Amino acid sequence: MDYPISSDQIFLFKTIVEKGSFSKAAQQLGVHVSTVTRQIDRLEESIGAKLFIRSSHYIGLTESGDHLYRESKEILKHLSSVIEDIRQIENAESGEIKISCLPTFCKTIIIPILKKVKQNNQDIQLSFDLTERLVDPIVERLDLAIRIGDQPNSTLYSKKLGEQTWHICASPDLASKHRLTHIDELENMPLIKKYSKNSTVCWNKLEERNHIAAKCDDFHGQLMLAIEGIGFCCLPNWVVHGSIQNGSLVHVLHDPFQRRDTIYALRPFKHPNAKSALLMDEIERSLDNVSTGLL
Amino acid sequence: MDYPISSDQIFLFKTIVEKGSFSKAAQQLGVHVSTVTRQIDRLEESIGAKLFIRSSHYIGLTESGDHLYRESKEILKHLSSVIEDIRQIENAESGEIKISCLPTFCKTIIIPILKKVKQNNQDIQLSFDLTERLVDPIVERLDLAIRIGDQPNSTLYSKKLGEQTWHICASPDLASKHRLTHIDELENMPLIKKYSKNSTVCWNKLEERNHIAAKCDDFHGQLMLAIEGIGFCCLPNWVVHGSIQNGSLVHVLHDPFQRRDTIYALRPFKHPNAKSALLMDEIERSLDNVSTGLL
DNA sequence: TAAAAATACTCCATAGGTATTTTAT
DNA sequence: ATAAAATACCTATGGAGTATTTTTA
Repeated sequence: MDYPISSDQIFLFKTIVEKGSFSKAAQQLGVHVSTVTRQIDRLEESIGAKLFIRSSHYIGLTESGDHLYRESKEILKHLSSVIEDIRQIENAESGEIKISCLPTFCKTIIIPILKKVKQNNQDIQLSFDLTERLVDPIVERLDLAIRIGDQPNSTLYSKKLGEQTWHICASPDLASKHRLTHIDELENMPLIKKYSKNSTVCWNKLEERNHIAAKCDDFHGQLMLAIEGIGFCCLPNWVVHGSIQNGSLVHVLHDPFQRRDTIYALRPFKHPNAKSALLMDEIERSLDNVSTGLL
Repeated sequence: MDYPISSDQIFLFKTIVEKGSFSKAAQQLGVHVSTVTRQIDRLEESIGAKLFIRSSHYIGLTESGDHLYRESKEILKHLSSVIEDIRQIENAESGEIKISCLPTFCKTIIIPILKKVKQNNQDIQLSFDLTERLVDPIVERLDLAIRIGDQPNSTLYSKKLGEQTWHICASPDLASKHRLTHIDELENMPLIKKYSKNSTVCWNKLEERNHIAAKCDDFHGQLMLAIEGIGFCCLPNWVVHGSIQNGSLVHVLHDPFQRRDTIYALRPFKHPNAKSALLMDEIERSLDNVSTGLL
């Protein structure tokens, strides 16, 4: 596996031409003169043409050498610009970030962040994959996948962004009408349930001995039902936080099961690129806000 | 001495992208899969960015990888076009040939050849260095230097193109007036001599006991004097040949000293490029004509 | 389980280092 | 005599080869 012309040799060649001597080029590049001679010999052999007319005191380019010199400048410029481009791409806090997360997480956490990030950097774009299924960031070529709860071992790298806790909430009207102080008092209260068979999320089977006011298979839908005063909801901290802040919902009781799940960002590489790192930082900060707001 | 990005690796990288798998690329290039993995690892490390998102069943390009792929096509195309260009230059029976020779040799041998060569190839150009001094083909970056007589050892490569012999000639008038058959009969004949102190060329001191009709420091000048009937000349075969052919000069006697000098073409490289080889062949053929015409 | 990629380990080619020779001014 | 380049020789690095392990479909 060797390409007939190596960039090392071209670089060496160019240096010789510009320094005007083998020994000066050797000095410049910190190699021995013998290395220079041999590399040029090999280059000449692999190209199949003499590049230098040389004696121990004169060095000149042949017609072929002259051509190679002119082109080598272009080639080396192209090569280093590619490296430079890639450095830019890796360090850019801009460009597209492909991310997978729950639809509600996107709407309640990431989109508000995006708005904030955009203020500092107009060039950042987010592409969302909002399917509920656990997509593979490698296959889908995603930068980040947000996951909640312990993750199966995989080759992905994960970073903890925050913790998910559960909270029983209601609209201000409903809450002030009943003024619950203990979990048992929830009996006969209207509850909003996640719509799926045998689902343990939200009420964790607690709802079985209660009145179900509404079912919805979407966290955001449940949130809206609760805000409308339809019933009590039991939803994650990051779902209810905003509504509690703006007063459309009040916190009634803490989670009777004390559930805590870690919220992870999974990424395909050990070293996230700059824009992914930026976004992860912002999500983390936002979730931290959520947690402290609901202590 | 290593340039941060090697053309081998770029080529391998491009092959992987186009084949869509490490193992297929390995097969295509006739290398082991382990080599592929390691080279890509090194490439990624030296560039400082992941290029592939890979698991054992999926391979995808990162943003950086995608950029490198697009550029690598250009770079490799550029590299191979440079090699192709150089092949062309080396094999071209066209372009410039820089040559050093005696002014008279240029005028009488090479220019007529050039006319002939030009008929087949319009693109060939000759640049002449007609100084009498023995220039160094290396320093002057010449393709060929024509030299007559044994050459001092040097790093140059030489090819015998023909032999120089000497011939006593005169204009048809003068020759028919005297009808010489032996060298001794030249006494008291008008001779044309080379104009330089103690010069042994031409008459080789034979002229010292003769009448000097004219002196000229240039072979071509001597030739013209002889054609004008001023006197007898003793000039090299390649100088007089053309004039004998067209009847403006007649051959009188062979060289009394039987001098024979080899005519060489010196070149800086063992392998002459195509156009130099072409020219050497033509000169050789021309000198062969000269010799057989004067047997 | 099968196929792809990564890894561990050995061995050898070869690149570079050192010293010497050649070449030319 | 000096300075540059080429060469010869040696050593050690780092490359490929082989075998094994890991990963995922």
